[in-house]
Amino acid sequence: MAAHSHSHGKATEEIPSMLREAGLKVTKPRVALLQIMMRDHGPFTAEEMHERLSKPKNAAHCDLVTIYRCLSKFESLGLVTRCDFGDGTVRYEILHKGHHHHHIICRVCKKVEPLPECPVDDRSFRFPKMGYKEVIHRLEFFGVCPSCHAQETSM
Amino acid sequence: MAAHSHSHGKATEEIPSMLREAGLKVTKPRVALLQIMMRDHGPFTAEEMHERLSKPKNAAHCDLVTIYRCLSKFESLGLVTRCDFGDGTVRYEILHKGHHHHHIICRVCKKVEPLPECPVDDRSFRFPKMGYKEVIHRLEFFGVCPSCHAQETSM
DNA sequence: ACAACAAATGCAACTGAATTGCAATTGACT
DNA sequence: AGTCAATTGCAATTCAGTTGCATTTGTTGT
Repeated sequence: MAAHSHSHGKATEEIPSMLREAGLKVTKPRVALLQIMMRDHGPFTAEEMHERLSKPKNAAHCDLVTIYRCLSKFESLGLVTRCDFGDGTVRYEILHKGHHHHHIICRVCKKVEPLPECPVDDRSFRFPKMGYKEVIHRLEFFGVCPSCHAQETSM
Repeated sequence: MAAHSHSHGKATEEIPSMLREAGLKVTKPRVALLQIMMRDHGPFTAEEMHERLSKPKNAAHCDLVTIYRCLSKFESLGLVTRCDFGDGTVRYEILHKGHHHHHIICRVCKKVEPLPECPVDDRSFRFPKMGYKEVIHRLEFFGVCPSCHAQETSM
């Protein structure tokens, strides 16, 4: 019991204070959403998180609308980041400050993996010359992951 | 008249043969769509192209559904490429074979400019190590363009 | 602990881009 | 010209996401 409450102890303190620092009320849905994203990485769609919170036992169940509203608030406050893989639905991921990264998505099984480094430098790449300011970028890779590739060639 | 028909001569031959080579019937909407994208670059949304084709004089007016269908067919045949800037609507652009490029979008006025070079190499960037095959990428930049930036600072 | 008030939530209705079913039309071959 | 598959138009539908509004809940001051 002590070990169990300890393993959650950090999280149960960390998430509420994250919310308070951001100037948000500490509510069950918000804590639950941040917990999902912090524990299981993601990125996740609003639907996916809603499904998780709708599983039988889950006391943090809430309306899908609430999830949309929480996530867009989180995003505007810099707690999470929006990932758009061009499949018609947006995903969200915890934003660790200063840690900018991209993803590779398997075209076959849709698995998403983070990439350890970013190959693009917003400062140097032509933009001073073109006169653009405050440049950021979005970058995603799409490919066929090792296990899907193995299956394809064996057929 | 000779000069005029010359300036269009190439296009009126080029587009139908493009379609025939792709195995598509040559229809008014298809020719008109390719014409828009070839002449005015874009990228354009289906709505934007529909508006253009709906202007009074235009004989090539067609239903918006037709535009969606044409564009997705064009895309699957490699005639055009889909651009997703994450604003909830997809844009299309003529795909000049082997010419891969990206865009920078002004956050303020939404202007889209092509970038002359691509800073990402799908072959070298980590993927051999990770075991992914057939890797491609999508990359967009967002910033504040020179003229919007000038207006912001003067206020 | 309690009152008060803004913030957050749930539900229902709505929006906007894109898709689908189906009947009518049209382009490409003979 | 005649045939047939491909294409188009129209209406209805889907799906992600948003909005309005009444109700509930968390926080703050007493």
